[in-house]
Amino acid sequence: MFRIGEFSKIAQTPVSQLRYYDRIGLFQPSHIDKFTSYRYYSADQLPDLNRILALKELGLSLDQIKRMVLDDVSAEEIRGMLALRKAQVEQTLQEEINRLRVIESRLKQVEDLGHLREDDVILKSVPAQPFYSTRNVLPNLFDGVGVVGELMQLIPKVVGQSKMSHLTAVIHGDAFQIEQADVEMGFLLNDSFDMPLLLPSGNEVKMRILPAEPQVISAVRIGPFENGFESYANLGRWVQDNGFVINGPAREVFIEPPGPDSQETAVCEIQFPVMTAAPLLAK
Amino acid sequence: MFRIGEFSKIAQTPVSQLRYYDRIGLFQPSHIDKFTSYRYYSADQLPDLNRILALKELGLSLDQIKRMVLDDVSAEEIRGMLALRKAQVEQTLQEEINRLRVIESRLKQVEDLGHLREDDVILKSVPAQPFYSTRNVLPNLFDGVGVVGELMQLIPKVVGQSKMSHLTAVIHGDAFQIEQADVEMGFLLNDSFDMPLLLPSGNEVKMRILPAEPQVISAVRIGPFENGFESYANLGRWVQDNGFVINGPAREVFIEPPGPDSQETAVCEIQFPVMTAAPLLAK
DNA sequence: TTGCTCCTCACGTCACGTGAGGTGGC
DNA sequence: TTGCTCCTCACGTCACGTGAGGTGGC
Repeated sequence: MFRIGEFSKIAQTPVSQLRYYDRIGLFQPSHIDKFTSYRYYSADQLPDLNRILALKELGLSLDQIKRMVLDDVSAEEIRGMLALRKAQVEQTLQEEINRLRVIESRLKQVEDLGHLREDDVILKSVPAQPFYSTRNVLPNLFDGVGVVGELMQLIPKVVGQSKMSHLTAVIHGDAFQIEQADVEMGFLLNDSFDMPLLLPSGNEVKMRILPAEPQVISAVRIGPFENGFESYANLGRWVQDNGFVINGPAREVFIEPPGPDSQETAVCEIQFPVMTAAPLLAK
Repeated sequence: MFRIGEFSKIAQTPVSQLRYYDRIGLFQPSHIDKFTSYRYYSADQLPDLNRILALKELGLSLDQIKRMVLDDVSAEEIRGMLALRKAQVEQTLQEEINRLRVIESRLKQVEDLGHLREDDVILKSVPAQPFYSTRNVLPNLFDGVGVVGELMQLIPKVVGQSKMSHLTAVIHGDAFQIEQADVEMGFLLNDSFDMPLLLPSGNEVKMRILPAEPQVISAVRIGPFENGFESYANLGRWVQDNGFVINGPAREVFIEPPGPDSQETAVCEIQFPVMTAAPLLAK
């Protein structure tokens, strides 16, 4: 019989860990002195502990391990737990590989520029949402301003403020093209609103469901339209550096719409749907 | 200005997380109502939050992020943090790849056998330790018993109980060979003891330092010598399955030495130094 | 007035590590 | 007797999530 200190040396396991396993009932000393409460472990308990440590190495939780070593669970159930765990490990592996790529590109940035670029590109997902909009090919992007004015004036009256979410543009053509731009403008809605609306300019506003996107990259532009060029450049670079490809039309969501005579306070989120360029984990 | 709920939707960030970031001073609302304590966020705070989320994606701690966004740290320091983080990610990547291998081999076990084999092989490290021992080529392994008896009788008298650790054998020849085995037997010591000792059988006991091994695989055998065959088989299989190679002579450490006339209660840890067979992470 | 949103504690999570304050064993 | 080992709480960790109990705003 060994006292906890010696057993801890033999098993290469911290004393605090042995005490903890005792407390949660995962692995208990073969004998406890009634008067001193000293824990005594026997040598033949070592395989039991090693079994626990081996399962822990796989990344199973102590609760799962407790089930596996104390209850007698079926082979089928063990298979299930391992299969689940395998899937988890595969996923974190993917994530870590990705993370490594991003860190490397950031490191390169710091080494080249002497600081981190202010790009703030993040990856997120967006849900499907009703979009009450009109689509046009604009000779010049700046021609959109008039339409936006009409939309901001009229739509609240027909739809009602409470149903409305953000002013949004979907850029169907090449996002970097300024002339003859194919742009869909309107409002995201919190709720369906099926009635079409004819604008004074002759454009028709209709509802459709803007599909969900599981992966979009997002950057924020503050101020007038021209400030967006840098954001676009950053997004493009991010896509390159991190092994993604663009996978659908860009969206511009106005968190803070431009004022009637000033664009300075406008805040706009630029989103590009993306997908991973290639399987990241070789088989 | 947005209340916390709406800002949380825009930023795709849980309310509880925003409150938490406020509390730890990482990201605070641009205005807090004096009377209601309502938090108000402005649209142009979004890039700040996104920057924080982007750094979090790299796996940096909130403390590190706080330093990077609030204090102005030098490029050199940022480079250091990223380089450190890169090393960490590379390491966990290695570990996960390993883990995946082990899980897969365990899954296969369950599918083939209908249960987990009782192998309990674990990977650990052992420190360097003085070894007071005698080395012989034994015509038959069982001839070792006599020498062990002498060692157990005489060494405590010369060295003193307090300095002694476990009875141990190092198997220099092929571990699976029973005849003409080249075996070194003796006691691990807690402290140096340089004086040689001559046994009645004519063998000389001397001290040397048994080197540290950063990676050994370990299995435990209970009972007599013959029970060890299964442990050896398990160790061999483990080495195969998990992409290691054996890297030095096996050690048998007696946690519980065999009794004078019974081997049933003996508990022995079998250790094989190993190294990874090939670089696991392709560049 | 009702329902919605917000607030502040306080506690739980997971697997221990780290004292503080006290006792047993040689 | 001294120093070593052990004991039991209790609290901290990290980044939040989850109520409980209460209030503000339309």
